[in-house]
Amino acid sequence: MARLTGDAPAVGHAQGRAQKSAARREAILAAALDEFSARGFAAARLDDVAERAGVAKGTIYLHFQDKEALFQELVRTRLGPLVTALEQLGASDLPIRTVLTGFADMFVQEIYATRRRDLARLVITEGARFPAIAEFYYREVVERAIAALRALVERAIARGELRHDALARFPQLIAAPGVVAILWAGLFERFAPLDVAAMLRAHIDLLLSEGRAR
Amino acid sequence: MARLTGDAPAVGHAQGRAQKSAARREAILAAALDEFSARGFAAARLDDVAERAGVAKGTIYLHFQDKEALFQELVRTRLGPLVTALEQLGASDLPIRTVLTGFADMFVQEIYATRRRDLARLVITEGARFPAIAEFYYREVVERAIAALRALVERAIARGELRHDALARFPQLIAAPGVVAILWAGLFERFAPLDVAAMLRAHIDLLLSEGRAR
Amino acid sequence: MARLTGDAPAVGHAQGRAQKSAARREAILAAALDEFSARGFAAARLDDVAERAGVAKGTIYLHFQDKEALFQELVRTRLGPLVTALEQLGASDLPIRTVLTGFADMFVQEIYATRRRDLARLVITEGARFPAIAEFYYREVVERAIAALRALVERAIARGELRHDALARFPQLIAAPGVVAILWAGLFERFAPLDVAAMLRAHIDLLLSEGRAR
Amino acid sequence: MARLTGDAPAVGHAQGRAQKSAARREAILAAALDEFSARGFAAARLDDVAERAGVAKGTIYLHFQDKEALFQELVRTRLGPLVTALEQLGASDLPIRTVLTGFADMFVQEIYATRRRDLARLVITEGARFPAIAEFYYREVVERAIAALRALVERAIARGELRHDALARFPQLIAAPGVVAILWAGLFERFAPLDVAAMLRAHIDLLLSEGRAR
DNA sequence: GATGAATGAGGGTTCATTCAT
DNA sequence: TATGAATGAACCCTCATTCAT
Repeated sequence: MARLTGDAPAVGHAQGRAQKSAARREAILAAALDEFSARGFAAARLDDVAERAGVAKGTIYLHFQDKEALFQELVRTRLGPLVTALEQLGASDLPIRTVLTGFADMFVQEIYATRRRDLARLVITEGARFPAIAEFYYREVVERAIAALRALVERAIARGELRHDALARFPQLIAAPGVVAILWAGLFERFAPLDVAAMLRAHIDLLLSEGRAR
Repeated sequence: MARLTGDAPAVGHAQGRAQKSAARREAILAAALDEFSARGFAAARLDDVAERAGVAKGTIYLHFQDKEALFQELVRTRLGPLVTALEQLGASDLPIRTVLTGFADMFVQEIYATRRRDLARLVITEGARFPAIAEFYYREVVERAIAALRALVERAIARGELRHDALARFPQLIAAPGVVAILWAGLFERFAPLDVAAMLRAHIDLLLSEGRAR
Repeated sequence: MARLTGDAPAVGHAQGRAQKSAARREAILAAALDEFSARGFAAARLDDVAERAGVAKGTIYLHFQDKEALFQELVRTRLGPLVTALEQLGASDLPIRTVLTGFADMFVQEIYATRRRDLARLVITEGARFPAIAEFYYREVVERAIAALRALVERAIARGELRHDALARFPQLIAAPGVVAILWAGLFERFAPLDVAAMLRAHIDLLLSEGRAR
Repeated sequence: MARLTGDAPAVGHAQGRAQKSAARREAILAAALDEFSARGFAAARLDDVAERAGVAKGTIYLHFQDKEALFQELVRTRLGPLVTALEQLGASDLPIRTVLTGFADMFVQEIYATRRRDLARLVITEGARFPAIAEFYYREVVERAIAALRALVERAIARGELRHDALARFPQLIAAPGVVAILWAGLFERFAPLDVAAMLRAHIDLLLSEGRAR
């Protein structure tokens, strides 16, 4: 069964069966993300997913083996593509400040401002209970992201843009504010909104400038 | 497995009713932390909590109104005390590097190496579904921690220990690696262990030294 | 596994529509027998029947009204023909021992060693839940078989081949070991294989010879 | 948990918890036999079992692991005890006609006229799908019954009560009419009632007297 | 006719909560 | 106060049947 048709399905009553099927599959994934985000994986009800997607309950099982497979597929199809973009950006020869600023912009626009933010939070909050998801996410996202960041940092050090190797040893320190931003949105936004773009800029400044007075 | 009974009442045949009751309450809380950590709030079963605590299922309801109240009480009694220590440390007049290093040590020893790490992860992973818990945590932990960190940073700026105000505007940047450490342990430890103490030291170095070459 | 297609239409590209349709119908019946035998009527899935028959699920409904009608048709088309042969054998004037031995041979070769054994077991095991099937089976098989056996026994008594009328009053006693053989195969074969042909010969000996010493 | 209390539970409002629990367990077993007999194992609904037993659906799961375990327990507790009686009868030194007549009476009174008839039919009709049940039934009932019958027949031969060894080689031939009687009741009773006691007497006559004229 | 995606009622099982003992 | 058997609502998943293509 072709899942990613590539060609955008024709819109309207002229859709073929394959297009309709793919559209339903997408609707189910979108609805599942909504429900999983709102209630958590365990508490989300497939009844609600089906209703939100506008399909019957049984239809979900035509596209996904079970509830867990639905979650996995969500992660796989939504988060996989991201890393490629990140790797390309990281492979460039631009100054590190430019690259990090690009990362921050991409994070804000492609993750933080989109449904991917909820999905990322889901991975963070549910991943421990789903070894397959944690592993996929580690192999496909985290590991590659860390490698790309490390290479970037090492190039910057070689060029003299950075003085010490803390970021090369722990590239997690570069990404940590992104993680915090995602969690903050879900937990504390209503108490204290966070200007994420500004925080990331401040973070880049910190990483790249002298933090201590003479 | 050693149960974290906190200040558990002395065990023995000489306990009064009140002591016994308090001990049971503590046992239930400890068992609940185990089960919630292992399976998540929704999937944890009170049957298992009761068995682990060595009490009957009904006994849980003598001490806590329902499953959610049990979770709230866990957060309230276990995380509240921490912040006081943090505030005291933050209020000192020591050099900021000394204070941050103290924070890091305290984090590693009092949180990361203890059951509180699991509890903190629970708050992070389940908080969005429990507004009361998110609010308690924000008011009692996050807000106070942020205020303490901000005061600390501002004193450091005033003293000339820090050059710019990024950390004063976003004290989250100081704590972000701690959050990442807690999550990493649950998600990716088996793929790539993380030397948390080293990462926190590296982070402090970054925050406090010149990051960029001349 | 050889599908019992009975008088299946010739296979080949020259088949007309009618032949193809009849072939599909036969394939469905054969597949249904496989699945019903293996899992029982209630637990058998039409999905599996369709797959085994090499047709789409919907096609089953072009040939049979519903799952139950499929079962009925199976019994009707597969077991009906048998009795005619049995009646002919029973109507002969040969000595009763010859006729009973003929029955036994026919049972072993035409039922016990074929798919009809499974079908007979299905009737026995599922018949109680399908009044229409029980009735068809009674009218078309059991009643006629009993009548034929009774006539046979009465002729034998009239000729002096048999002394008392037990078998005339209860022809079931003649057939009982056949029933046991069919059930034994499904239930206990793996614990204790049964030599059915030998058992039937022994049974005929018992029925026709002196059982008690003087 | 003690299941077979031995002591008959006190009747009335003074029953203890254990008695009440045992009574519920029995009620569930009785209700399950009703429903399984009426609809077959697969089609029987635990909802109906619970309602018939006067308990909530969940209560079934306090006493039995799942639907299949309920069926197994039914067979185990209801059919196990029977064989002991049969073995004792078979071990006697009475004339074989007396013993077989005793078997027939016991069969009619203790099985055919009771709920055990339905249970026996269930084993016959569902056993093939439940290997554990078929095995239990073979080991605990069939194997022992066959051994007892064979010993009985061999004693009769040694004493000169029987002339040939057909029944020693295939003791199934002794029991076959009982199997047929059980099945007939479920399948054809409404078309042609069967006088089972008379049939069994006729069968014994056949086995023990001369079947063929001089 | 043939297909197979879609439907949705139905049922086994779980588990938070209650309450008689 | 403590127990744990009982409850019953809730939910995942299956599968006979339908129908647009």
